[in-house]
Amino acid sequence: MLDAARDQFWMTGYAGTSMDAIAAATGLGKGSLYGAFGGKRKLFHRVYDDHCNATIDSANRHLSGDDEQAFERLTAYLLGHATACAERRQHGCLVAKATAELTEHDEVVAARSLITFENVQLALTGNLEACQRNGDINPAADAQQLAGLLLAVHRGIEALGKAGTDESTLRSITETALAALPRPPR
Amino acid sequence: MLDAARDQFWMTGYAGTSMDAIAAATGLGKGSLYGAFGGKRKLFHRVYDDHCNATIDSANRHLSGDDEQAFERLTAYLLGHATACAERRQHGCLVAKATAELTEHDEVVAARSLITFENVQLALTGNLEACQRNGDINPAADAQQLAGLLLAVHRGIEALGKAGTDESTLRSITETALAALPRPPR
DNA sequence: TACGTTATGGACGATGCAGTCAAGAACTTC
DNA sequence: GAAGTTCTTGACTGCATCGTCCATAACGTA
Repeated sequence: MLDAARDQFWMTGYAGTSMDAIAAATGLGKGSLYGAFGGKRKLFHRVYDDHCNATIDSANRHLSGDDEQAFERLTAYLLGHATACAERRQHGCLVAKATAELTEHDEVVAARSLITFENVQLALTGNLEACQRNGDINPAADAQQLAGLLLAVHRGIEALGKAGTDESTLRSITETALAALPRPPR
Repeated sequence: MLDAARDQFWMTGYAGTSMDAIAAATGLGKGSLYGAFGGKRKLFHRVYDDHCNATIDSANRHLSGDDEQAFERLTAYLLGHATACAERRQHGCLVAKATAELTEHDEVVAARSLITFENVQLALTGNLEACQRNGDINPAADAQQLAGLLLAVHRGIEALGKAGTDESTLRSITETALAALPRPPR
């Protein structure tokens, strides 16, 4: 039910989505929506919270595991994102969209977006540390800084994909980023 | 005059900006706005076009010049962007915002965004080739691919800055990206 | 079944919006 | 300065939207 509301916001943004549209999409009456959530803004906050948690969970699920395959997981995570961005660019990422539209006028959204990015970076840091233990990344490098770089690339690919950059270019950027990570000295 | 309209769209997005607000901001009557531009959508396209051109010009101006200082210019361009993003007063913000909000429902905006990104990447490629001639970057590397990576980082920093990531973190990401560029063999 | 409580939903009011238009201002030309 | 032309303007229209309200349905309890 919240999924239908999320998809509406996802497609047409916050200001561009009417409560009537959400009522139609969810099959609920407007009175029920207002009774259950208190208003458009609060409904969005609820939807956004759930979505951010799902995003963080997804990053943790994809990036954590045994050290041996950490680099493969990292590669799969980033390449999968590049492909997903190119394929469903009609939607893109709700976090990116909401952050761009609402962050400067809505403290709740701004805070939630920041926390989400920080948690994705944490998942990346944990993965990179596993890569270092496994000998795929130079252990002298600062894993947190590298994770920051990969997070920026991740968000950048999102932005480029939304503009219509084709999949092969997005994948090439991802591979270039992975190739630029510092290798351990031989 | 168009600057005032641009600032309105920049602040509150396309759907969130009323023509009355633009009339108030520009000091023009609504009739004049409609007479001069034909409607809200067309006015936005005009504003967006000018802004995209300014963004491309800015990239070219900052990144082109003699080979000797190419790497310094690249560093200054990216670090300047990181700082500007943290202060949330950057021109590129409108491109990110408009792309996120309108790209899937407005092919004019989508096309213009893509062209803008491609031109910024071109400016980056030219700069990196100068860096290669000057011995700051490995000449065996593919300058265009590296430029794609830097463009993604550039857009990613934009997105992170919007969420409220602090300036030192954004600058650190930029420095990590620059440090990851392949150096020439000694 | 009878009764109290809660959930539902669509009609409704108030407001805000994009876009129009006719009256008048400003400017040009002779 | 008069006549003609273009620009400017803000009140106005019709429609979309947010949020409310109340009649009604569903549910729980005894």
